[in-house]
Formats: sequence, C-alpha cells, structure tokens
Amino acid sequence: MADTTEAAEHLALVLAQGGLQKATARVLAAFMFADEDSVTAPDLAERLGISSGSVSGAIKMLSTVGLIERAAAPGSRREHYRVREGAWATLMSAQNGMVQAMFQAADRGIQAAGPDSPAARRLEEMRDFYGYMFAHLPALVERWQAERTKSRP
Amino acid sequence: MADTTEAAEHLALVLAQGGLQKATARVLAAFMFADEDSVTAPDLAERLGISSGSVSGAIKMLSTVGLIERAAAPGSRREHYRVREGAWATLMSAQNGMVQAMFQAADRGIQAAGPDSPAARRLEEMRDFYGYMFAHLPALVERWQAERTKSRP
DNA sequence: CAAAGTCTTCAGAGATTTCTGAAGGCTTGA
DNA sequence: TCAAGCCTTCAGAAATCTCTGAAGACTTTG
Repeated sequence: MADTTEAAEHLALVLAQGGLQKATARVLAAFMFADEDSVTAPDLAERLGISSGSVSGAIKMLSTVGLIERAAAPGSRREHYRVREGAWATLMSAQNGMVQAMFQAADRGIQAAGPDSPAARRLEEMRDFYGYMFAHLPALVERWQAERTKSRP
Repeated sequence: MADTTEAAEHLALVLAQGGLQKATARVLAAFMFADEDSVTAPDLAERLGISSGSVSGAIKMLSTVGLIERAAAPGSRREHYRVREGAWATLMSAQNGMVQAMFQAADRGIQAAGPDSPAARRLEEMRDFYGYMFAHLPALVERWQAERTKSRP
C-alpha cells in the first residue's frame, strides 16, 4: 500500500478548505483512515500530535454535526468513536442549510428593496435560483441513499 | 420600502459564512442592492466605509470567480462593474469543485489503504457518494438554466 | 507629451481564529 | 465511599487571516 498518512493529510486539507478547522479536519481524516473500527480520544491526540483539548473540541463538533458517533466500547473504559454511516450525505445536507439561508436573504432583500427596482430584479433571480436548488437538492441525496440500500441490502 | 442597508448587511453575513471574506461579501451585497445598473470602486469604498485597497481586492476576487463583470461605462472615466447574469449558478458550480476534490481525495485514499481494510470500506462509501453528486449536480444547474431561459426568452 | 486621476500592490497594523495546557468535574471500579 | 483516570472547559499564547494606507503603475485627456 502507498503512504496512508499522506493521503490522510491530503483529505484533511480538502476538508479544511471546506470550512472545517485544521485540527477537526485532521481528526475526521484520521477516523477515515483508521485500521480499527473505532478510535479513542487519547489515541487520536497521540497519532496526530495535538493536545487532548483540541481532540475534545473536534469530537464535540463532529458529533454535533452528525459525522461521527460513539461506538460500543467492548470492556474499555475510554469512549470509542467512529465515522457514522451516511456521514457524507449528512454533510451535504448541512450545506443545504446554506442554500436555504441564501434563499431567505434574497427574499428578505426583495421586500426591502422597492418593487421594479434593479435591485429587486437581481434579487429575484437569486431567490429563484436558490429556491430551485433548495427544492431539488435533498431529493438528489435521497436518490443516492435509495440506490445505495438497493445494492447493499 | 424597509431598510435596504440592513438587508444588504444580512446578505453579506450569509455570504461571509459561505466562505467569502467580510469585505468581499459586503461588496457583493452592495452590488446586489445598488439602485444603479453598475457601480464604481470609489463609490463602493464610500458607501461601505472601507479602503480603496479592500475594494480593489474584492473586485479582483469576484471577477476571477465570475460573479461580477465590467460594465460599459458611458463616458465615465472610472471602471463600472455589475453582478453577472447567472452569477449564482456560477457560484454553485464552484462548489462543485469541492465535491470533485472530495471524490478525488477518497479515491486517492483507497489506493493508499490496503484493499479489504476498514479504511478502504469507509473511503469507498465516501467516493461513491461524491461520485454520484459530481455526476448529477451539474445537471441540476443546467436544468434550472433551461427552465429560466424558457420563461424569459 | 505632460498632467490629472484611477486602479493596483504590498508591507505592516490590527483583528480574529485556533490551539494549547492545566485545572476541575465526572465516571468507573474496587 | 474512595481512588484512579478520562474527558471537558477555558484563559491565554500563538498563528493566521484581513484590512488599511500610501506609493507607484497605468490610462486617459487636454
């Protein structure tokens, strides 16, 4: 096998560009590349060379967003975590929140600007676009989930 | 009409959360809410109370991404700019680049991790998901554009 | 061709975000 | 109930990102 560490750091970089903070991105990447089924917090701190506080923060954030979950710890005293099934669909759905925010901001703008103004016309195009996306994006994710469970029953 | 400034600042906030830097977000929002068809750089600097350097940087960035464009300036010596038609579709397409990056990062990880490992299985789910999105997202945008030109010939 | 004015660049100040490390709370097991 | 260890919190350090403002390059006009 090639260099897993390098591939993991690359993934972390992409995730960071997507808005995650660096430590959080590296933690998520470490979860993805772990050889075990689940990982503990001190473990991550050691592998990545970051403080326990950073790991705690990252785990909290990733749990909140629904990307990771606690895993049953077989007799271990520490908490085990792992990437959640369907995590990426979840992440995409979160992006959908941004789409909705754009839609609402446009809508609010239209009411503030006078009707028939240049601003209103621009904002209407924006609202239409994000309205369309907001209406159709979730369906796209659902279609993937449907196809997935079909091929993996 | 209600308070346009407030609505503009709100839009800027949403845009900033989407990754634009604050000054750039405010400039783009100002473009959206302008009463005129096009705006000049000094104009923006004054309205927003920011330096000419910031405006220059913002305009450069927004032009690069394809959100604004130079407008024909009728006898004026200054450059005029305006929001580009279809700007939001462009922005969404840019997001598609992120989807592609995620796909590629997953793919790269699969080759680095051994086959039949837990990591490989996780990465395969990830790759499948983003592969699906990458295959279908552009079509969604195109469908919107098609419907748009249909109703506005 | 010179002058006036506009736009861009960039080094440094400033603001913001992020990480650390230690202190304290909580859980588990004896 | 007590001891041991894990996890979280948070204030401050560190790093990063952003904005400013002035200097200079470029463009247009007289």
